Amino acid sequence: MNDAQERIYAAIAAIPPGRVASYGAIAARAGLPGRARLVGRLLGEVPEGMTLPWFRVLRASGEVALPRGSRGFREQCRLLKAEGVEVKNGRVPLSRFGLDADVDRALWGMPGF
DNA sequence: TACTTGACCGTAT
DNA sequence: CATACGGCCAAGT
Repeated sequence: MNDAQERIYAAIAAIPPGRVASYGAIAARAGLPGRARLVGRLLGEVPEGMTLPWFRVLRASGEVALPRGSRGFREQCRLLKAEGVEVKNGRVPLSRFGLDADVDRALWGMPGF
């Protein structure tokens, strides 16, 4: 297991419950900007026995990356909803559940949003 | 070695 | 909203 791999898994493990992050954000947090694809690839080969909140990782658009109707897709939606994340039509509003949603709202958010 | 794939992204049109 | 394009790059053929 190489360094990049460990850092990415660590970044994913650090996503707080009830929040979500995009592949690109994870890559950036792992010190690997521009390498979103690597994140996606690694999620497909998570070591046996390792538990990871993989379901908290979404596309930059807020959509679930897995194919609609697949088992993984349903499972991801279920797990997210189970911890209070709003998933509508396979999509999550990053403006409210994204990692930096709080900061954004504090700095630029308008009252009532 | 060469070419293709893919749980991706940001910008532009 | 949808297409296109270039960037990214480990694995698989």
